[in-house]
Amino acid sequence: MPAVTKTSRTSSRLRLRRRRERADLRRSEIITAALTVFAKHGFANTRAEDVAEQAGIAKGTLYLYFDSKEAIYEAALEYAMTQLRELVSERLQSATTAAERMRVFVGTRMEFWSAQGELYQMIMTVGREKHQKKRTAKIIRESVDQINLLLREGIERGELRERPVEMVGWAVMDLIRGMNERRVDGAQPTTIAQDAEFITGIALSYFR
Amino acid sequence: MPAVTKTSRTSSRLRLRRRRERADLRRSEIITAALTVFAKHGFANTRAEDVAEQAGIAKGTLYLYFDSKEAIYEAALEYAMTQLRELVSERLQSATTAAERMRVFVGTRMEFWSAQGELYQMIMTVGREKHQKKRTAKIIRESVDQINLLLREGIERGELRERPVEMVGWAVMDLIRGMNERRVDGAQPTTIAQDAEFITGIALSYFR
Amino acid sequence: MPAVTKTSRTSSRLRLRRRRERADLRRSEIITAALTVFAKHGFANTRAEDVAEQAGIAKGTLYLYFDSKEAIYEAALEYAMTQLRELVSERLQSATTAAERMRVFVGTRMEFWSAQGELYQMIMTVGREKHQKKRTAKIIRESVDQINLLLREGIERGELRERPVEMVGWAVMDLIRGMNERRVDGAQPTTIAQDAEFITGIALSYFR
Amino acid sequence: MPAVTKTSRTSSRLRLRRRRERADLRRSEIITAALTVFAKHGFANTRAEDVAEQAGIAKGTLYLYFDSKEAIYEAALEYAMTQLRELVSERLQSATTAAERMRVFVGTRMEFWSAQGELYQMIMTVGREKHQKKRTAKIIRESVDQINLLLREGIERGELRERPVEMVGWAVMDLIRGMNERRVDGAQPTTIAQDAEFITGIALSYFR
DNA sequence: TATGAATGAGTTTTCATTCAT
DNA sequence: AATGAATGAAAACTCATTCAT
Repeated sequence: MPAVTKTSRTSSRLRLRRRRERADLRRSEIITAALTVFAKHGFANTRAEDVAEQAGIAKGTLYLYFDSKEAIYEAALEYAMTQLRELVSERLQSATTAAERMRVFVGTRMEFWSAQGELYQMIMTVGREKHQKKRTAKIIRESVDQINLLLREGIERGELRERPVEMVGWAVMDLIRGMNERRVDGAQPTTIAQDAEFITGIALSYFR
Repeated sequence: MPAVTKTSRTSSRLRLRRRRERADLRRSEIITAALTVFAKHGFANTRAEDVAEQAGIAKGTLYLYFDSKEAIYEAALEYAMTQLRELVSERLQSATTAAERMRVFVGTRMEFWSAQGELYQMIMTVGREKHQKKRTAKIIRESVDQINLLLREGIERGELRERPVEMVGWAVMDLIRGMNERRVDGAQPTTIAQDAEFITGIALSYFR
Repeated sequence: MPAVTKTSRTSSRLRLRRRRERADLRRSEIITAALTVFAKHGFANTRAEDVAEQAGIAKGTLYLYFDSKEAIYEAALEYAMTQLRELVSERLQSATTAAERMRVFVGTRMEFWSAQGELYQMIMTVGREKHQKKRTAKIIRESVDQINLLLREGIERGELRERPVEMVGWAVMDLIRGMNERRVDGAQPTTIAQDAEFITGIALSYFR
Repeated sequence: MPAVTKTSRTSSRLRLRRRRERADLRRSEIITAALTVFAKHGFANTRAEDVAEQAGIAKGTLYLYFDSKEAIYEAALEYAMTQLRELVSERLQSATTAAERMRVFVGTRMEFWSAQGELYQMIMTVGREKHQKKRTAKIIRESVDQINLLLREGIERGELRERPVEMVGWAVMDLIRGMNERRVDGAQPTTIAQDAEFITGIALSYFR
């Protein structure tokens, strides 16, 4: 019965794919929910059940998709960072001068976090807890390196004066973080473009 | 029996005062202990018993001096901030120009937190939790105002060019925070003086 | 439409019978699987899903054939005991003297459990839990009665001396159990035949 | 103030001792309670809270005295086995011939378990669970060795005929276990003395 | 009929807080 | 005032059972 067999095979494959898609959907629903509630109350003050409630599912269902509360956090982080990386590298393609590139880099990050403000808060609280510190540090380090690279390219191209780059990289990240936080709290009255301009100005003034 | 009455009154007042002094002593011992252990493991991961142990007293004794674990945190924060305020205002008295004053302001804060690094960590983690956010925000706001005042005085005295001051205040606080964190983590290779110079330079370059 | 009716009746009966056969098959597949996994990890430490997996079906399917995990256990027990009963009575037919019959009885039981070692373990753990105790006790009681009967026949036939029989019946069961357990654990260095001989010898020595 | 110091030291020592005594008392209360309820429903089917309830304390209090539910079980086992060992070795001192010694050994064990029937049940259920098997096996092995020693001494003294001893040791333990179980269940109509006599008779008949 | 995703009651353990001593 | 034993609410996680597909 080759025909029958083939049909059944095909349909079982189809079912499998659909199942996987559903599972992926659920996972991302849970991640989204987690971002919301972790951010609202912090990681430690959020019960696994709160995440489930926010996702509109039962407590137990969480554990069908993740091994632990911690694993949910990690997945959420991973998810957001991948998105951010992609967004930044995409936007940077259309920028050439160091100043432009810096503006794009800073502005994109601010937009992203502004849209995902809660996630940002979550990283800022959870990421400071002992067992997550390394992971968070690595993520930030990566961004600093990107800024430094951007500056060094500017120096090589003669756009910027020869000066040590390292501290400026960190400073830019510090400023982005602060502004993000205030924006999330509704305490930043300026626009993202203004902030990006401000930070870029400050950073590049160092190289004049 | 007036004589007796008087004597007894006096001695009872004396006893009362001594009692209060003893109580204040105990309170500050607990606060010191709390700063140490909260900072080492964060607020949520520290048990009330850990605080008691560090203070060399029994668990139950904590509750004779504070209403709750939370109250201990608040007292610790209050205490540290008062100390910082006093230190900064004392040091500022010997500084006159805006640049000097900024250097002193930044440097003093960095020294203070560097000596109390753990406390700083604590504020950074606990302070971001919802129910503490307002309190933390107020504390930071206060510092920003101080920087802004300092800058405006510089403008009035003609040392700095007329420019909006607000964003720079926040920026300075953001930079101080970042450097503090990295220093606590052992990730800041520069000296406090260098950092203070760097921040001051960046901030004042905005007014040239 | 009698013809049609008849045809349809017949075919529906046929279908019904086939359905029942299929259901019985499934039930016994599940039982077999249950014996394997319950025995390997005990009743409490085995999840319904483990049984399903072993049976190569889905979790939910279990509940089409059994009301509960407990019901599966009971069915498995019933099944095994029926098998054992049949095996023993078959083998006993070729044995005549009390000694022979005892040897066969003991030996057959040991062989059976040895082949189904895991099941034996399961009964020994699960069967001791309160709600299963009565059932297990009844099963053992049945065996004891069989031994006692066997002994009384020996007495009647003059092969054995007149002595009370009851305690020996229990003793034989106790000894079988112990040796079974040790064999399952790999701690019994002797053969089944030797064990059967040992137990028979001890039991019958009581009647000399 | 040596006198004062001394007094205070003494009283603090006293307090310490009393505290330890109280703690020991609590521990044994918990152990007793655990024996009761574990035995009644088995280890897996008993919630930690049931133990606490039986002991007349709160759930959390358990964990002041034991690290885990499992630790309670182990302590209970340890406790009982120590008691049994002591009791048996004490009673054996007054017995000389192999027959007497066997009777004492068997009888003492039966008395002990009969008084602590629930504990016995517990060991029989919990002890068969995978992760406890080794511990239980070791305990039984110890007893078998004792019986074997007892028999070998009898052989050496010429009271018993030279025969292999090992299987009899196990058999005696099997018989004791069975009778114990039935007595706990109220299904053993004979007295302990009668049972001990029966087992001794059977065991020694092997050496005639 | 068969599936397996979803459920939520139930389990162990922790720890802030109380209170008898 | 000081203690620390006791409490019980709360949290993470498991799994027998149900039910939409």
